[in-house]
Amino acid sequence: MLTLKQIYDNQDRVIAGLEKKHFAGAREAIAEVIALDATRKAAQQKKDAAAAEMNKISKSIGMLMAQGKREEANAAKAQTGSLKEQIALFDKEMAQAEEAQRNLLLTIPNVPYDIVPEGTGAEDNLAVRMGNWPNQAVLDSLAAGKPVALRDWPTHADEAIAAERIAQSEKLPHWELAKKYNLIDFDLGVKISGAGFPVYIGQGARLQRALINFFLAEANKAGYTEIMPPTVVNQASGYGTGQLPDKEGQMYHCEVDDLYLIPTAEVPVTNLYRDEIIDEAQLPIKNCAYTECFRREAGSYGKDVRGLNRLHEFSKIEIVRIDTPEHSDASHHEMLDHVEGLLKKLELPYRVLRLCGGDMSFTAALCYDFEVYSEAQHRWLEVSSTSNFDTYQANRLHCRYRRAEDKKVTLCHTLNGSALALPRIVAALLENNQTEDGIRIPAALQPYFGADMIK
RNA sequence: GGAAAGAUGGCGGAGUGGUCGAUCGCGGCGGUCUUGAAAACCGUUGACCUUCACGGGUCCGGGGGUUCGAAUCCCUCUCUUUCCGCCA
Repeated sequence: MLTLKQIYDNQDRVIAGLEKKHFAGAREAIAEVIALDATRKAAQQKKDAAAAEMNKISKSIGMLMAQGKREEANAAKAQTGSLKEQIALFDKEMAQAEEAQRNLLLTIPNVPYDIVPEGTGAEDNLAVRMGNWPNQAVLDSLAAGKPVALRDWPTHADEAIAAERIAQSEKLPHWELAKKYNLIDFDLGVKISGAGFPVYIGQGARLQRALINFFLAEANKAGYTEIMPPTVVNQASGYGTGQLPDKEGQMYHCEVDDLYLIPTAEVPVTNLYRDEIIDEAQLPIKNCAYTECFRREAGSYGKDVRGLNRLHEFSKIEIVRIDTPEHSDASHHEMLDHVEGLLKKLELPYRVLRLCGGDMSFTAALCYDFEVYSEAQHRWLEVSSTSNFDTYQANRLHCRYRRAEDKKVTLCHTLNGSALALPRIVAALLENNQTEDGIRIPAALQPYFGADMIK
């Protein structure tokens, strides 16, 4: 959530930012936050004054008792009744204003950075980089330093490239390839769990393990500490990273013990630092974790959920950083380079999008999505979302650091990104690398997979 | 699942109704000494809210209660540890 300081220091910018995110009623909401703060302060000042008076009297009673002046002590006691009532009254006023303010702040999204493009949806996202894909019009524009809005993306060029690379007649979507090579059994998953829980078999299972090991090894090389957290978390952790209360219905909930299955490793790995004050010398903290991720995906349907496109359980390697405000942007770029490096090594066609205000998540200040092109589905699939949350998440988490310079306690910045989520990577690998002889495994992955082809 | 004990500042650990936000040790920071470091010695060292400031208020796992006054007493919840049971 936003800090009051952010709001007071830069009211107009905050409102403009919220409007960029298409948050309705931004101006009114901010005015309300400030009004509630004034109410709270007034109540607190009255309460504090009454409490100070009460403390004084109580202390004097203590001293009178010690001196054996019982009657004077009793006289002092008589004064306390109305003070007590006042304190209770002001305290209630204060607590109410505070709670109302907090509830309101929880509904206000993060303020996007200046470089976030204007826009309402996917069409307005800006492609800022791409690779392994000879879509010349886009490449030329990017080379000239001009990002391409998705609404201007030359889709026909993508299809032409895909058609050229694999003869149309042979091109199979990954769900058919999975069957052809006996890699994944979706029906068995339905039998033992339900739709969206695939069973990986043989070479399919080995490919999963190879990717997990590859992604973890690359993260380790880049200086991330490997964490293996619990995949089930308590309510406080859900609130800490913002999945609760907003996305209550999207998480699997074990009601008997009131625990939640994690939708991403971001939740446990970031909550490691909940209620902590970190020494600046420790920053940036760079952690990575492989976990299974669980998402109910209520309301999804159609081609979006076909095959591996959208699952209830999937594997993901997440990178998480805790950093200073001064360095968080540099950290973000390092993360983006890392993710891009993975896609280069996997030889997958990719593009990097800077999300527009309307398409960003509630909590992000700046977010880049990575998409890979699926040559059989003729569409781009999101495989990573790499965001800087500024202080928004840290404020909720109470994650702070002690500045080396002046020992002041200040909110950290938090960042995270997928590096990477497996299912759509697998989908693209299978579809894009299909040949007459089998499915080609990219060179970087071969040591982990132990073969150069799936046959 | 049964029984018992416990939860205090970065850590360890005192404190059972009245100047206790909390003795002390470790750690951290500053200094003396030293060419430098270590050791020793001296000093200092929580967070949050509020105030231009002085100051004031809150916090001893969470919530509630008793009392003029609660870290300390009562209720309740959560968690941890130990023993028994079960068990990969």
